[in-house]
Order: sequence, then structure tokens, then C-alpha cells
Amino acid sequence: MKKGELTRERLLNIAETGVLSKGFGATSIDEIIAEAEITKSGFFYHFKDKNELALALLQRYADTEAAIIDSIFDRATELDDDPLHSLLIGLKLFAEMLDDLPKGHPGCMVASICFSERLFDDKVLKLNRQVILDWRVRFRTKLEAVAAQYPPHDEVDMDALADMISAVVDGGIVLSKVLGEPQALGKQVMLFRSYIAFLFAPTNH
Amino acid sequence: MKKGELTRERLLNIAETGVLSKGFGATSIDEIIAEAEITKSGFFYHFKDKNELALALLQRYADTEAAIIDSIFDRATELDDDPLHSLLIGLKLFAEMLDDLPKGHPGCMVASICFSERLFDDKVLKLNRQVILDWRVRFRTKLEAVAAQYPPHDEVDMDALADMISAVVDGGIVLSKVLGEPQALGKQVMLFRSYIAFLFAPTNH
DNA sequence: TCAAAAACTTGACCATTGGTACAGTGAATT
DNA sequence: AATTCACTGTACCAATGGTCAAGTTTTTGA
Repeated sequence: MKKGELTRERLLNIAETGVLSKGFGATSIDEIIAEAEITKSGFFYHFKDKNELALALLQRYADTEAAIIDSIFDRATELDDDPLHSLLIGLKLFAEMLDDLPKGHPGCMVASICFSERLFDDKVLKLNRQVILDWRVRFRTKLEAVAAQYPPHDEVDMDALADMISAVVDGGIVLSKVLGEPQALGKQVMLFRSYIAFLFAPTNH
Repeated sequence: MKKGELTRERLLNIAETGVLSKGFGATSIDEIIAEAEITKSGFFYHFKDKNELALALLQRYADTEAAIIDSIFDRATELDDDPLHSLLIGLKLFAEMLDDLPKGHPGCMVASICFSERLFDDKVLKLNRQVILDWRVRFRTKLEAVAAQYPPHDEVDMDALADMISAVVDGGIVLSKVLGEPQALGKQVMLFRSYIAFLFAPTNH
């Protein structure tokens, strides 16, 4: 890796910690450059403004979260290849992973941007939307595989159901942060899992 | 009502619109005073700083939201006094109300403060926590009444289940805002309702 | 109706923040 | 050896959140 890329990564790491814990506005460029031991001009050499920083931060965040989710659900499929069981196992592994995070989930970049003060430009907002849509596709696929084998016991909009995991995670993060109870997030995911179990429960006849 | 209180209300109204749509940081005092046609000193006569503004905003928001929820669920109990049916009716009325909001839900003040840039003082954070806990109590009471009559088909933590409505609403607001789909919120509430229906479904034997 | 209190205005000032502009420099790459 | 990369340094700008002191008008209660 080149030297510039290393500095860029360092800046992103520092910025990410700040943004997720305090929000975008509270994370000043002055603060970032002080910690990174670089000058302001150096910072703007890498990111032409805060929009570009947000874009890079969001992209990186989305990629790493997607990788984590994929590895968890791949593992779940290894353990049981039935779509319903694998989904339920995946959700449990996911909840356990969230519970095991020592300081709780660091925060959701999507929600941080959503509630952020400075209005970002279209590029950032579009990417934010895309991240949610990617999660929708990711879970919709799994849900459809489940539904094909286990007909749901309620008429549900599959997109909305797929979105529910995003909603529960984001809502759970708000709960955890506001209540100061890191385990709150994992519990919410387990409740969502409980819903999935009911919705697709095999009919014993 | 005294004149000062009227001005204070006007300031709160303007600030609320700004904060819920753009976040705290993007809602500048200059902007608020311009719209209210008052001077900066006039503003600081009413609120000594942004913390006090946040406090007043959050308190008012929590009070009005609580009143809305209570009136919806009171109405639901009028329609059916069975705890389960009344809860399900209430959730449906709630979802419909959310769908009927012309511009979608204006946003959650709790989440806005949670993700807000400027770090608020302890008073604000404590009140934010209290608002979530009030919702917990409000729904826990209803859920316990349901559980007493209809034993749940899964071992669930009642506090977490009560918190789930907060999580789903906050998460749903994020979804609605990021996707630009105001109906997303109501759909999430309906999915939560679907879960409640499964969880407490009467056993037909 | 009159004095006191409430509800402001005027205006000066300050630190922080995001950002721009531009000239210059040492190290790495080609 | 030339060029590009990855910065530093300095100077500057507007907006924002706030503070302070002093003065003025408006309301209100006795």
C-alpha cells in the first residue's frame, strides 16, 4: 500500500470513531487532523470537503458490514442448509456477535448521515439509499427461499419484511445508545428472529 | 397566555421543524431568529443556550407524542376491551395515522438528539432516556395485560418487547427518510403488529 | 394610573468551524 | 532527471454559537 493510502485510512479511522460516537457535526476537521498529526491542507489533499469524507466513510462502512453479515450467514448455511433454519441460525449468530461487541455497536453510519445536521449532497444521500436497498436485496433473497418452502402464515410485503432487519438494527442502536444498554440491540434482533420463526413456522399436520 | 410564552412557543415551533427535518446542527440560531423576526439577544432571553432549547423541544415533543399515542389506544379500548384485540386495533390505528401524515413522520426527536453532533449535557441525555423508558412502561402495561390472558408462544423479555415498538418506529423513520418512502414507517408498525398477533395468538383447541 | 417586572433591541465582541487559495518542499516513482 | 505524490505553512473568509452591557418598549398587577 502506498503512503497516501495509509494516511487516508488513518484519517478515515479517526473520523469514523468520531462520527459514530458523536455524530458528524461534533467531529471537527481540526480534531481529526490533530489526532492524525497532519495539517489542514494535508486533510483537504485527501478529501476535498466533508461530503467526500462522508462518502468514503459510508462506502467503507457499508462494505465491511456487508462482509460481516455475509460471513455470518454463510456460516449459518454451512451449519444447516435448510433456508429457514439457516436464516434463524444466522440471526442468532448475528445477535450473539452484537452482544459480544465489548462497547456495544459503534453506531450506524446510515442513521448518522440520516440525522446529520449538515445536509450532504445528492451523491451521499443516494449512496445512503443504496446501502439500505442492498440490505433489502440481501435479506429478500433469503426470505424468498424460506417462503418458497414454508408458506408464510400472514400476508406480508417481502420488501418491508426484508427492510425490517434494517429498521430493527437501526432502532436497536438508538435504544442501546439512549438507554446505555448495549445488549438492547441483540435482544431486538432476537425478537425479529422470533417473528420470523412464527411467520414461517412449519405446519405440523 | 403571556406574550413571552407565545414568543417562546413560536421559537420552539420553528426550531422543531428545522431540527426534525435537518438535524440539530443544521438548524442555526440565526435561521430561527430570522424566521421568528426577533434578535439574537431576544432568543437567548428565552433559552440560555442550545441545550436549553433541546430540553424544551424534547419535553414538548415527548408530551405531544404521548398524548397522541394515548388517545389512539384509548380509542382502541373503546372499540374492543379485550387486551389483545385492543392492542392490535391500536397498532393498526397507529400505522394508519402514520400513513396519513401527508409528508411522512416529521422525524423522531429522540433519535435526532441521539445522533446529534453537538454533545448535549446530562440533563438532555437523561430526559432522552426517560422518554424511551416512558414508552417502555406504557407498552409493557398493555403487553402484560395481554400476556395474562393469552400466554405468549415464545419466551420473550417483556421490556425488550415493549422497547421493540420504539425501535421499530425509530428504525422505520430512518427507512422512510433514507428511502424517501413515507409509507415505509407504517408498514414496519404493521409488521410489528403481525408479530404481536402470532406471539399471543389464542390457542384453538 | 404608575411603578416594576418582563420582553425585548442594539451593537460590539470572541472562539471555533468548514473551507479556499497558493506557494513551496522532500520523497517516491518513472 | 523530471515529474508526480504527499504533504507543510501561512493567510484569509463567512457562518455559527455564544457573551456582555446598556438601553428601550411593552405588559401587567396593585
